[in-house]
Amino acid sequence: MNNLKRYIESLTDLSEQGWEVLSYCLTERLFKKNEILLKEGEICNSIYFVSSGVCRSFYNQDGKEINTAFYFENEFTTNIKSLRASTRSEYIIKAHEKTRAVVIDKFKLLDAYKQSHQIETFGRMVLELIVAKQEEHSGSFKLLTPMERFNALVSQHPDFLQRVSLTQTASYLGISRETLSRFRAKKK
Amino acid sequence: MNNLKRYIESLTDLSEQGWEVLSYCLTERLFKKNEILLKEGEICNSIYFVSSGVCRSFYNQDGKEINTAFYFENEFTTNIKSLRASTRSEYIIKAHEKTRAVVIDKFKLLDAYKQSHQIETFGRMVLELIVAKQEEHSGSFKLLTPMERFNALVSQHPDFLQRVSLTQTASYLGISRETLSRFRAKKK
DNA sequence: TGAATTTTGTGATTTTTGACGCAGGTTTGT
DNA sequence: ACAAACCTGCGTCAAAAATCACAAAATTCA
Repeated sequence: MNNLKRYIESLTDLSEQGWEVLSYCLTERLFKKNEILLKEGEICNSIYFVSSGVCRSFYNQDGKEINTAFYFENEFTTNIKSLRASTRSEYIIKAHEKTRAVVIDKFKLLDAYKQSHQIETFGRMVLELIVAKQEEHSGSFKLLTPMERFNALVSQHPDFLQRVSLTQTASYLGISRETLSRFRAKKK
Repeated sequence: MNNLKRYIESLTDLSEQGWEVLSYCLTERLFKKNEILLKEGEICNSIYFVSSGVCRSFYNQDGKEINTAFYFENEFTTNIKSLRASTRSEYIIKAHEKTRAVVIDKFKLLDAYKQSHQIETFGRMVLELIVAKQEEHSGSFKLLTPMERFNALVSQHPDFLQRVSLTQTASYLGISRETLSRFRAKKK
């Protein structure tokens, strides 16, 4: 919980009252490795803040899992599309390691928005962070070759490969496991 | 202007007062074909609502233009990263046809947020629309083959190819001009 | 309108990446 | 501790796409 509080404070002003109002929307939860935060087909009613651990979001394409993102400590994850329109989620969010997360309840949060301008600002900020992350990843597909994409990932996230297997990383980068293996071999 | 008002009303509640407050943030502008909305290196201080026409956003990679998105009627465009952090924009937004746009001033909007909860909700909504659009395009790179990507585009946006040249479309889809030309030939 | 520029179509060639199979190593769970 | 599942590396092969080259068509603009 304190993790989240500190994190918010580093980004935007939040008074004690603001925090108190926000607190009503929050629950802390522990997820075991491979436990599911959001099922496929489920309506997403929460935003998750990863306090510790890693989560993974992925599509299930007839048995094949295609990773769309990894969320490490101090990152927010949710399915915006499902969250805002109350539609069924097309993808899954799962704990990739044992994960501690703060669950932000959507309905309580919408109420809190009405009570506090600061919280509404916080809500916008979370969205902005999600957009920025996505924009970056999305851009990398057009601007960079697969190999450059891989290099960019390791230079920005040196611990990524320590925590995420080659196979999973390949799926995230949109290339085959073998191709990634070759890049890494060549690199040295 | 009325275009925007109707569009907002179709998505969220907006009282007459709310609209009045929002109006102070708005300016209508006409852009000639190829006129620039946001320069590279410039700090983005506006959100644009395209009333008519099309805009294109792209990176300039040593002379080569790489398209990241096209914005048609009733779509919002901006550079979120630059907008929120006041950093220099890494990409360019340009009118791809003669375009009529409503310019939403960032600073006035931030003020308006404080005055009206409805406007803050509107701000969140704009962000959500931008995320959803990006998420979709981004996902298409991992989930679909280039050819499927092309087919998805024409089925979702039948008029895309009428308004955007093959070369520009290819850059948007992240494939070479020649490959796209072949896909199209094969298709029908 | 007519020249210049940009866009498009197609063929030949090369490069890149994916698919498959298999063997050895590591991790997981009971 | 042991079996099962999973991950990794390496080879060959095939498929997909990029690149190059050039001609034809369309668009722009003075």
